[in-house]
Amino acid sequence: MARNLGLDGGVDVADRIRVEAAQLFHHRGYGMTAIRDIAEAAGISSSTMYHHYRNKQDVLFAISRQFMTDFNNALLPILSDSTRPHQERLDAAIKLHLTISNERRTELLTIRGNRGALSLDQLRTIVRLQTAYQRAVREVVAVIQGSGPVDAELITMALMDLINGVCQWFAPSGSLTIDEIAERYLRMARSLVSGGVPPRRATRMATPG
Amino acid sequence: MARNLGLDGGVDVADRIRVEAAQLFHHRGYGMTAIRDIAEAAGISSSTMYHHYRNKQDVLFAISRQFMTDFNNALLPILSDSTRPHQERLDAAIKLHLTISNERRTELLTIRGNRGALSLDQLRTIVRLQTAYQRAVREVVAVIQGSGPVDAELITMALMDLINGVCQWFAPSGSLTIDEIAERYLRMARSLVSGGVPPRRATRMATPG
DNA sequence: GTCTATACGCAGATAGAC
DNA sequence: GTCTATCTGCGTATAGAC
Repeated sequence: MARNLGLDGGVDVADRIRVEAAQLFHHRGYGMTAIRDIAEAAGISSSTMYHHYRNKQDVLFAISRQFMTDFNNALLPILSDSTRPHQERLDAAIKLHLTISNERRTELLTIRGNRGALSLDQLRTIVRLQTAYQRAVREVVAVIQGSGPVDAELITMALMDLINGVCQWFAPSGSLTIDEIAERYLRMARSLVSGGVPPRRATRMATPG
Repeated sequence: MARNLGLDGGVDVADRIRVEAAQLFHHRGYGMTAIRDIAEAAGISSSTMYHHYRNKQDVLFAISRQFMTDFNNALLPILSDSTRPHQERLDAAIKLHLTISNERRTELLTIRGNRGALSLDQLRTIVRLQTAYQRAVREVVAVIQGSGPVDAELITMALMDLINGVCQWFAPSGSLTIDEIAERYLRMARSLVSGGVPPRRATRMATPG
């Protein structure tokens, strides 16, 4: 209840530090961002930062864990929702994955670009979260195209790369909105999943009609 | 002829600096790599570095430009080789793209991860080189699936993301070699290109037989 | 919880001998 | 072209008042 819900966006100091740090880490890189820069951007003195985070590395870790946790909380339920067919789950996941990546682009790119600045322990935590998501995707992919584990793994990686790529080049000023891109990517993802499996037999025979 | 072609790998000092710097930039990030670290890794004193490069940023730029130039020199001729059908050109380009990305993984990841540390002028140069490649790919893609420029653009971006993703997770110790992965990725790339175009009409009718 | 002041090392970069 | 020595500022982090 001590949260400031005023014009600054309704965030407390620790939140504001994370938001500003993510911006700076993303644009300048972790190593080229000084704690003083973060403090200034957050409107506090540099020493105040140390009352909210142990050090600069801890800020990066907080940004990373926060995003990954939010992401998994949103996506894992969709992928394991046994009331829906698998293709529908995957479609919904891809759509939401693209949406979140776009909405929280700065955080995501910060994490991706500055992984190497985390301690091994911190990195393990982040990787664990990411692995949980990829495993969930892989299970759905495996059911959809019914291939062996190696192919499902490879196709999942390909799918992740495809989807994760978008937020690296997407510009709202471009000729397509994020929703239009999502629509086309859903189609590409489907053909990628069906095209990734070795042609033992014609796959399209599986759904007659 | 002043080049040392001995056991150190046949490289002169400037080359060695680039190689070692790429390693360090990749693993620690540009901002967290000290010039003294690079010098030590290259077996020289830190001040000697300044006789070969203007400053740290210049080293990063040299790494980036060298790679991009080599890459384009290898790939542009393939994509514009009018003696071969377009699908064959694209297949060959994808294959070589994957091979080079694997062979020169460190440099590539260094460039990708530390773009933000370049000056605007330097960045422009690198982006120009990258754009030249993407334009060449897009032209081939456009011919193959005969769609409008917007779709060709989007499919090209998807294709780039797909292929570029591999070197981020590929580990030689994994269950597939880079060639086995390339084989499967060629197949995925083909279905991605054909699946990316909106279903105005059945695309497969274009090549009867 | 926030500030001012400050410790202290390490960074990039240069001077000048050989 | 390479070195040793050095300058100077900026980096992280802490002390201690309010």
